[in-house]
Amino acid sequence: MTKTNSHVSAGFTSKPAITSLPRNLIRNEILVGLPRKEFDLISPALEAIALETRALLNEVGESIRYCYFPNSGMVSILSVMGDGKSVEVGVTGKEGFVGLPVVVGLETSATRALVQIAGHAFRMRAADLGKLLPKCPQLEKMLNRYSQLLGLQATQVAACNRLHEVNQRLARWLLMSQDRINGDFVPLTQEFLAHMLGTRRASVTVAAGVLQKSGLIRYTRGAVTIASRTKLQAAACECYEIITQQYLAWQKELE
Amino acid sequence: MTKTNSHVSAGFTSKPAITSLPRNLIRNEILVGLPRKEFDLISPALEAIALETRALLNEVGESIRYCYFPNSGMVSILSVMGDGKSVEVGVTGKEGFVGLPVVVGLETSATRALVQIAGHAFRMRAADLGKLLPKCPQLEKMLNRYSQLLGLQATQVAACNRLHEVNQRLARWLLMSQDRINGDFVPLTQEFLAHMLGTRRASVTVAAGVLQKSGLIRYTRGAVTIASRTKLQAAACECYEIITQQYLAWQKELE
DNA sequence: CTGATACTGTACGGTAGCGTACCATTTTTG
DNA sequence: CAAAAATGGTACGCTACCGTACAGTATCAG
Repeated sequence: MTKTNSHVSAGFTSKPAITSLPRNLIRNEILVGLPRKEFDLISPALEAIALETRALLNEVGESIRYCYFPNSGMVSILSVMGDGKSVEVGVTGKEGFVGLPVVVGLETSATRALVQIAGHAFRMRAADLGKLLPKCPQLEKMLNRYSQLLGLQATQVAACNRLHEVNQRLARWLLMSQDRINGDFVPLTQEFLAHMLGTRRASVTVAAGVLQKSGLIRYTRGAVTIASRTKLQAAACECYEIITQQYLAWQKELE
Repeated sequence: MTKTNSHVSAGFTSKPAITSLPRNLIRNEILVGLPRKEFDLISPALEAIALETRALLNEVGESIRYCYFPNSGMVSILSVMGDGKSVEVGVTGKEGFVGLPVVVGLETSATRALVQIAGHAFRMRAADLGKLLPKCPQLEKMLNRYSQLLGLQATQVAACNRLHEVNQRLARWLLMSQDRINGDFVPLTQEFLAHMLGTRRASVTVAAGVLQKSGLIRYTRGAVTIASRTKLQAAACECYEIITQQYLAWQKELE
């Protein structure tokens, strides 16, 4: 497993790689679902890029320069308060897209988008997307539909945050991560998990300890390994199931 | 002030009234913002209707028969758990629309939409909207944009539910209600407030007591009166401000 | 190798809110 | 009018979680 350098720097230090896009390397489900015509229209504007751990793709109140179609990895969408406290309200990966406001003609991000698990993506200048969308009705439709899916995720998380306790939410979170990575190795510190769950680091330590003692997970410094997915599902709240079902329905809709 | 019969029945007992639509009576901001062409296209499919307190406009998992453009009143969007517990994740009124999944071609509602404060709306068969949307690009655009606005609201509420306490959330909720009604009279029982805030009725009683003692609100059986809006704003969390700003930005976008 | 840094374990008092229950009062129903 | 239902006030023990602090261990940089 590759080690991820934890750049504390929030800036985006990319090594843009390929510029020609062999279509069979694309995993992003929105791009994959596009009709050839539209794909050919947008592909010149796409740029392959590495999503490095903790890279900040969008920041609250800042204008959106790039939109992202993740190919792998996981991106957290966070709501941020004035005192700096943040809570994850949704995650996205190869099923989705980062930069939704651009789709409806807005420039500014109201949320923070943060790479939690490294991967790859195709990015596009926001301005380019704005120009291309009128010519790509299918893309626009898929993005709007995805927007609703992510909204539903936020909806479920809102209720979950109110009604369920840390252990359950941690279990849910780990399951959602595993769905977006290969294998069972989630490279994240408890500190960052705490930020995602909107709780103290100490609470995560305890919750993780409980899950470990019951044999659902194992963990070392900076990484959790999922030992038993089925048991973990039993420990999670129903929200995992609900969000997953919504995601599956969406996938089905992509024909 | 008119008394609202509290129909326990969830069914929709409408007395559909006008069918011709004098445009100057329309308050719904999406309808108002439509170009004449599109308005003329959709208006034959619209039907004026009363939104009665506690009418259930959409239910989780059920197919959406009608979409609503509220003209007045307030509709809560709720996330519902398996055990019946529910939490409000957003509210809408004359600024919005109920039935968003239809806009992206989905039939089923993933949330519950419940009239909290009586009012009026224009409704349209979901099937009709599906047929009309391709001919009404501006309408589609506005609905998609509104979808994102509501998503952002859910996002903020998700964080709020995690980070802020009942008193603050109650204050926020009352402010958001007042923005959607005329006057300062919010006709709701503590029991229902508790359902909205995802908490116990007893917690609401205490919180409301605190707000009343400080002179921010007054209340009697089944109704809260806002005594000092400014003080109430001070008592609410920043989430009210944030959601309001997002809403104002959206309004501005409507040109 | 060494010191510095990052990460985890744990503990302590404090508290907001839970589940529940019971009573008082107002409103509705028959 | 009497009975039933809805609504609000309050209290009790209980628990999950908070804020904070400190110490132990793994990892990294020089």
